[in-house]
Amino acid sequence: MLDSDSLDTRATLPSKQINCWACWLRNLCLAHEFSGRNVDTSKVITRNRKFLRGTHLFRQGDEFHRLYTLKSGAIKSYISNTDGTEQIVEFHFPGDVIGLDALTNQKYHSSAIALEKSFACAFPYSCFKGLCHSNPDLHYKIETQLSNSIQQKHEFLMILNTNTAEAKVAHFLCDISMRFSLRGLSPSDLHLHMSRVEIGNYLGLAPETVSRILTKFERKGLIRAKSKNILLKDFPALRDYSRIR
Amino acid sequence: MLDSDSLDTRATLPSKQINCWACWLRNLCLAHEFSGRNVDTSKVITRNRKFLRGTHLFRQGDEFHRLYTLKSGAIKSYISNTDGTEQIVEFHFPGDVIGLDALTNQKYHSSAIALEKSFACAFPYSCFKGLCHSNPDLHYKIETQLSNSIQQKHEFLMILNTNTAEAKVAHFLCDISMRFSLRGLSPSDLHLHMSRVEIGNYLGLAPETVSRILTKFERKGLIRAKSKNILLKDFPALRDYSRIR
DNA sequence: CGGTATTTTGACACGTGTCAATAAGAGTGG
DNA sequence: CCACTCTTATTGACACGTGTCAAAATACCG
Repeated sequence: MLDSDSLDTRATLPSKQINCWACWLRNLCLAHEFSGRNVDTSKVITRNRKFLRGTHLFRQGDEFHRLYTLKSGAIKSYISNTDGTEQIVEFHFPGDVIGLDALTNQKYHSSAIALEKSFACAFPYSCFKGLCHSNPDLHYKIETQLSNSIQQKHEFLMILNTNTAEAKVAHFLCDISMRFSLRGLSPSDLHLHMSRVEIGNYLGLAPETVSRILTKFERKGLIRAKSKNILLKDFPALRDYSRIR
Repeated sequence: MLDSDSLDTRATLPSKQINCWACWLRNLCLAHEFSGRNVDTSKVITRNRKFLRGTHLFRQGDEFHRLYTLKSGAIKSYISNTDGTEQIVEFHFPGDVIGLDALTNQKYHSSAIALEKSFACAFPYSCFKGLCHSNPDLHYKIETQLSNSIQQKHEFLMILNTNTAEAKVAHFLCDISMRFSLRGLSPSDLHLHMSRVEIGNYLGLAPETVSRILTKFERKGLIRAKSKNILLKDFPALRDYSRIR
């Protein structure tokens, strides 16, 4: 993984002992809310726990205790059927809060697994709940995130239901690009952490179709794809392919 | 609408002046939370506002003030593109809270329109917020609903991505059936309030495909379909077609 | 009852899935 | 560092499901 190294340097925190105030993700992070509120954060937050590629943060059905904020790396969330069918429901990048779909029950509703070496801060939901009691505004942070997540899923539904495979892939690339951009990573030089199979699963396409479309985009000069590294050469054109304005 | 009348009788409240305590939906309803909390509910809740078929509760982009609890009838929520493409994101039945995807911003994220004559109770989100301040547990009701909604969308995503048109339609019927059942309506004698076009839009299918599949199911003896009234004759078989267990 | 909208049915085309073969890449051990 | 193996990605050929277009039938509604 040559190119992922350079990304890692930017996405990984300089030190594991860094506190929330110095964390570059503090604006996105819920864990950060513990700081400066008379809470011994060291007892509440497990900072920068390491997850190697292929290890689970949690599994669907596990007891729900903790929420996670991803600090570096990439995570995929997926749900499984009783017959073993899996559906990827989200790719997470640094700053994302993971586990919010479990608030309903005592159990996690989805599984979360690291797509590459990742670091995440974990904090018990119960502690956060307690914190909310004395700081009611904190609830809105969660409610906003949840509501926002629903909005995104609505838009994703539109893309899946109304667009061709080409548009789906184009949208996927644009979406990743924008999310990377928001995190201070290059919006055009993408290191995709997921396989073609996973992209296909997420978009409801056969992996062969994903592959074919990527080569088609490359032939048209829209991208330059060498395995998981994808260079967006013509973002506007891609944006045109994905029909959301 | 012959058959819808019988449904209406069951789904409509006996009187518009009924208070929350007597409302048959009080267990599902968020508005009900105002009762017995030193709030003059009559000032906060607009009870049983009537929406004729084709009228909007609110439109995407409108100022977000109110949440709605549907008392009777049926509502569809949809989002629109700038190019006019619409995507139905939810069908609502009595007991559903409508508008929760707008918590993020000052504006509604989706539009809600009545599929038939419907009654809904409306209450300002700001009042609910205020109520939450003195009753922090109330937040969990909202958070639970939001989290639950995300779970449902995840499962829906799986159905759309992994299943054939037949399975999608079968799932749709089973889903409606179960939701009706939870509301005390017949789980086998469905009055669908939405058109084939709308079902197709929701499921990502052409209306012709929906129609063809319904007649196919009818030929196989699984259902009996006369326009919007659908009788489920073999629920287990339908459940088998939709591949979620 | 007539006029309009919706639904159904048919014929056909095309996009995407499936299957299979090849190529490229990643991981491992000597 | 190279050879070997296993996984993942690409490419091609083909089939099939579903969309599209058009026409007929039915339902809806004043």
